[in-house]
Amino acid sequence: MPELPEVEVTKKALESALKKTSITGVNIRNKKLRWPVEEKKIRNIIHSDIKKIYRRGKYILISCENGALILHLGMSGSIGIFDKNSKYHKHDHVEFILKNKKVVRLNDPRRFGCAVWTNERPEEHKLIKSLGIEPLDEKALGEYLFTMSRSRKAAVKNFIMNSNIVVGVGNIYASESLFRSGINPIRSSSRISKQRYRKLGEEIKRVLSEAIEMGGTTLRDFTYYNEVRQIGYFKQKLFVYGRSGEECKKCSGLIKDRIIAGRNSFFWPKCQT
DNA sequence: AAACGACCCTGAAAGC
DNA sequence: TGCTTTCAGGGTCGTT
Repeated sequence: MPELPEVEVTKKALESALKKTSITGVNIRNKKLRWPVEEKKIRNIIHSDIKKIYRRGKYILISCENGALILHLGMSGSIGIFDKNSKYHKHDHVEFILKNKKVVRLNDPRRFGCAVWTNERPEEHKLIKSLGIEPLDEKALGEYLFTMSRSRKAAVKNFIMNSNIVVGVGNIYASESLFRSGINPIRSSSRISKQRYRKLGEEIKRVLSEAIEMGGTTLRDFTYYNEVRQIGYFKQKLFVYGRSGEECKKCSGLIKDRIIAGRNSFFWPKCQT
């Protein structure tokens, strides 16, 4: 569920929750996530000075004086902030107890997410170090994509979803940005002009920024903040994702879907060549 | 080096 | 209604 915008929104919530307070306890209720949650290591965060909370790709990094916590929401993860005594939800696996009597809970039904402690600089950690560029920080995203794509013949949709190339573009925003730039998702990434990549780069940035503004897309997932269910509204802005059989918003043709490299993909060939 | 499929897991939705 | 099947927003790993 969570792609870059959803993770960014989550990161901001976490940042405000941890501001002017500190973590006084850690509670691992289920350590079976993507990698075993190592409680002993994670307890390093207790009473530690939190220097910075930031996002790298779809990872949330909480960097402390003595190391860093690396969080990922996988396909179904969310983070909620609650009062200390509030009831657990099913699948609340990792809990941080705050000095201000609040708690931060990582909930993840499918358990594809992770909570990993590292003593290294987080940028050096193996989950982080080979990640590609941040699309929103890159001025010349299109030029970069063009250069990186020359030797690759996989479908352009897979190419932009490759987190070693560019981070944060998941299945929804890949389909959306390709529609917006008029590029057929099946087209080989090495056979697209620089000019078209410039357009694609701009549309990737635009769609991600707009989604962040609107609080993310949210299909089935949701997150909680102070007991209030937070929903993103970007779904209303989707041109193609999840709309197969419905009308194209540009030309009134019917949106198609097709599996590309194992992932469902949505597009309308007449508007995407 | 790059591309592909299998796999990790639960639950919502669709199918019967 | 209720049981079964299919599918889901991600990423890693092993194999071609």
